[in-house]
This record gives sequence, C-alpha cells and structure tokens, in this order.
Amino acid sequence: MRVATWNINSIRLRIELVIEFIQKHNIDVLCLQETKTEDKFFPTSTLAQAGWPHHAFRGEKSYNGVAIISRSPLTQIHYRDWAGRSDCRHISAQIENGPLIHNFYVPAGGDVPDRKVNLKFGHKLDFICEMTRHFTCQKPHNAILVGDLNIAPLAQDVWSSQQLLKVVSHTPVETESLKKLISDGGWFDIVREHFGADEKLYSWWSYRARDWAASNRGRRLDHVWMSHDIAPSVKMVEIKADYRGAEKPSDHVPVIAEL
DNA sequence: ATGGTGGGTCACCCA
Repeated sequence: MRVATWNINSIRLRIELVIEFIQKHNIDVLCLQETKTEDKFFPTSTLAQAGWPHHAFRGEKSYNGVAIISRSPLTQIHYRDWAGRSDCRHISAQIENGPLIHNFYVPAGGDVPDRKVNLKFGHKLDFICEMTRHFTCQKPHNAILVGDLNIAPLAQDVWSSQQLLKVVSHTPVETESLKKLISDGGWFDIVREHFGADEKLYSWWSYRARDWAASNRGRRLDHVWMSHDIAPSVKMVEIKADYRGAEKPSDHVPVIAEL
C-alpha cells in the first residue's frame, strides 16, 4: 500500500496535478491539506473517474480543509475539533483491510513566536498540546498520522538551524513540543528513520524565494508517522521535490510511504 | 530591517 501526504494549497486550482501525481506514482491513499474549498465544491467525480472513488473531506470557504482520497473503501470517517475551533484541520478514516489514517493541518502560527503578543502562535501550541493529550490517552495501533504539521523538528529538517531558531516552525518550544508528541503519543517518524539522521530533508520551499532550487532554503514541515506495531513494515519513503518545480506549484511537495 | 510570492474571495485574509 502506498500512502501520500501533500499540502496542495487549493485542490480546485491543482486537481489536474493531483490526478497526474496519483496515477504516475500509483498512490492508494492520498491525504491533502489546505484544500481551501467547501465540501459542495470538492471534485469528487473527477477523482472517481480517475479511479479513486472513495473520499473523506472536511472543508470551509477560503481557508484550511483536509481530505483523504482512496482507491479502497473508507470506513469510520471521523473528524474532531482541536484547540476549541471547528476550522477543518483534521479528518481520520479506516482503510478497508488497512490501517487507520489521521490527516492533520496544524496551524502555521503567525510570524512572532510569542503567545503573549501573537494569538496564532498560542493557537498552534495549544493544538499540539491537545494532540499530545489525545494520543497519550489513546495510543495508536495499526495507525498512520500524516499532514502538514508546520514544524521542522530537527536541525537537519531546515536549511539553517541557527538562522531559524527564532523563526516560527523551528523555535525550541515548537520543536520540543513536536518531539514530545511523537514520543508520548506513541508515534514513529518513519521518514527521518528511513533517510537517517544526517541527511537534509525538506518538503516545503517558500514562494518568496527568487529561485527556490538555487537557494534551497527548505524546511521539512510535512510528516508521515506510524504506530510502533506497523513502522517496521515500511518498504520505501520518497519526498517528491520535483513537484516544487511544476507549472503553478504548491509550495509543499508530496511525501510517499510504501507499506 | 525589510519585503519578497501565491492562494482564496472580492478589500483583504492567510500562508
């Protein structure tokens, strides 16, 4: 089974790119974030015609939105509100004869890494804290957690750990919170495990760079975690950086894991 | 220290 996660930054603008991706890379289950559309506009028929007829999605106008797109049936579709808001940042589903999948879009957290002056940063920390509580109380089994978690936890997950220490996504309070969520929540970072501790890994490059590939100032914000029982069954992990160079690209690229 | 680009919807929000 091949599972992928991708912050698509508008499903309606990039539906043709999504179809091309899942066909070319033989994806069984695709989890999207930032779909940015209400459920009534979700492109269900286009995806069904392409061979992915099973969908679980939760969107709103203009902002956020998550989706699970699958070749095989989805059951037990659930979503939860986190940090006291119903802003479409989580959905989960059981894959038929497969694992449970959680798909998250964690708040980006604004520009200033101080919850006293920036409410968005407080929201982000509260969101991670609530995830940690949830999974600590309900340890995952036969489960995968994916998504844009908007935190690059390790020094090798950013182009310069020193220069990003005070930049939201790599501040110590964020990176420590995410590591605690992984360990206390019963998860395993299979992407980092697959590539090893030394390799720089990025899944996001800013739109604002003059030349994203030449400067290569990336961050690993998009994650694939597995519960300890199924982590050993990982066969392959790929970060599809070439999608950053697509026509009208998302600023994030897909991450694929094969079980 | 600043502003750079790109998505949404329709004067700005968000990333």
